[in-house]
Amino acid sequence: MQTKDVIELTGLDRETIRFYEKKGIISKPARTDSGYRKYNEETISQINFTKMAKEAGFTLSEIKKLLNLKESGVNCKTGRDIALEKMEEVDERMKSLRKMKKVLSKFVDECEASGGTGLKRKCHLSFDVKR
Amino acid sequence: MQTKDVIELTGLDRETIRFYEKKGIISKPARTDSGYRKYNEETISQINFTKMAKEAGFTLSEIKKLLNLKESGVNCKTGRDIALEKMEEVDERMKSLRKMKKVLSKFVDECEASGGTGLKRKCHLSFDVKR
DNA sequence: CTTTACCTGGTAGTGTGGTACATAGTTTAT
DNA sequence: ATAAACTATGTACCACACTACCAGGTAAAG
Repeated sequence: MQTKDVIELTGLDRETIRFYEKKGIISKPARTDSGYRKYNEETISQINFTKMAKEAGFTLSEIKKLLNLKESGVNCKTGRDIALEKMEEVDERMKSLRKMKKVLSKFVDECEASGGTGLKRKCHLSFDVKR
Repeated sequence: MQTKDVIELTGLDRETIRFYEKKGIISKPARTDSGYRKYNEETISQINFTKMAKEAGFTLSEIKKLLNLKESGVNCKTGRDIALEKMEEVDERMKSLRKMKKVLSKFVDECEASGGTGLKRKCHLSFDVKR
């Protein structure tokens, strides 16, 4: 599998794939005699994980650390603990999102209430964060 | 209310508060005769909203746009639509987080299964993203 | 009345996550 | 054989979100 196949399978562009290689997100691929990169399925799996974790709000260095649990000789307890820690972060982020949704939903409701059809009046609303 | 009170109430540092002012996240405060900034409760509310939205993964320019719905003469329909659009983004992000949690939880399970007590064996696990 | 805490504007630097060339070599299709 | 498509390395540049530092002015406490 060469670069163009990885581009096709992941939707990432050439430069980003190289950037991820430099950052250690994806493992260094084997090379052909002429120096072309030869990727395997593992790369695709690493990139897919990275995309998901990015969407979930994790940074590349956090992602690298998680991907490395699999490679480096980390013992199971450590690996498990890091994963559990990340799961707590996921929960925290979900809490923020639920709060955010509530505030937005309140805004929409008030908007509809104050505007009747919502077409004529201006908005005089606030995004208050309850404590 | 002066800068130090805002620092105390929000946990932001002086430079960040000034940065947010320059970016238009918080409205320009009134000034004393000597040029000191005089803040009010609105600033605190804007900063609290910003903190929440940042935790939820929104960028400062998105946050600015949302805060501006309240100020600028945007009509209700437009405001409501922008808020609804953001709510969809919130849902998307929650979906990613749930997926992420599932992958991590699978990792933890496999870790515990393969390691017995989880103390002796190494991890040979993967973060596969199911499609 | 001076020390300490606080404030001003301005500029420069940092880290993250890419993105865009420039220049050159390789493979494939016609 | 030659053009198109692909690949290589390296460097520079970008936006975002701060963060640090400077040289000084102001205000409150002892």
